[in-house]
Amino acid sequence: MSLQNKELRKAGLKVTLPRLKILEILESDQSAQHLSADDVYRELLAAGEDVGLATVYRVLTQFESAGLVIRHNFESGHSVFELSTGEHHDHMVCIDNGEVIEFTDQIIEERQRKIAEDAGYEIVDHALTLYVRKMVD
Amino acid sequence: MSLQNKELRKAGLKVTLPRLKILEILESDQSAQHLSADDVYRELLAAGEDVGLATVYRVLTQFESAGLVIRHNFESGHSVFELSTGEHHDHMVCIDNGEVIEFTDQIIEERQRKIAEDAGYEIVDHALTLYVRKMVD
DNA sequence: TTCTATGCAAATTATTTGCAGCACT
DNA sequence: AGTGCTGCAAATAATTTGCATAGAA
Repeated sequence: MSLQNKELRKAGLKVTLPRLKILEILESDQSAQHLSADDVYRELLAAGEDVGLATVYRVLTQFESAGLVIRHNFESGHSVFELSTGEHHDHMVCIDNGEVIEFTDQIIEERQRKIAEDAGYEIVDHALTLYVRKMVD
Repeated sequence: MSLQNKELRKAGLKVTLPRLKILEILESDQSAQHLSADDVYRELLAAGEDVGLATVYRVLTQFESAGLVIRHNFESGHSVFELSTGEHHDHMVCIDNGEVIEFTDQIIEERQRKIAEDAGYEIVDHALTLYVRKMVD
């Protein structure tokens, strides 16, 4: 039984071809690791698979509920998905080429907690995205 | 000549009723100060003004280009707008009641700059949003 | 009169849902 | 037979655009 197979079962999802394929695509995307539903859909078509875009959305949403993937809403008007590694991280998005770099910083994390606490709140989630450009000089 | 009047002219926009009204609505919203296009539209209707939703979007977009307002994309599926104060700040959004609290933290700002710099990038913009809940215990 | 601004409807884009058929138990 | 899963088309939701008209300079 493959690894993907286990992940799906663990998430309480029946192992089906669309789900396996979509999981594979998410896992194989080493570079940008942040794909839109349409990106995934096009990769499926390119691989000769016959799945509908609606199924891609359904599967990605199920994966999100299952905690397998994380959905981000960068300021681009559409969602992007990445495989959840379990470890939290923030993002740096290059506005020139769309490249996404992940990072975490303990000092920032700690400050956030303190700011919320001082205001009488506890943090449920947070999103920090830096929109950056390669330095020239 | 009113204050709004000046702001519009300074932005190179002709002073028209929809623009004035929309600016007023943004300014008068002391509490939440983060309105969606539809919120603004409904306030206009409630005030008896006859403007189309399309105009609201056009005006808000123009205001954004002019630097008068800032558009945010919290994870809600639609944009919200706030009057630009000139000073940068981040947001804490209460997931229970939607309340928005603004804050800034120099330590976080500085860390961000350093993280980007270390990676060879300069920050063009950034967005930090904490999704929080009121503490109980 | 010339150029900008606006309302309304139609078009787009991203995403979701209804439904009939197929697959697996 | 029953329940879950899928494709396709239709439905939504947010936002944008085309166009003919109304207004201001």
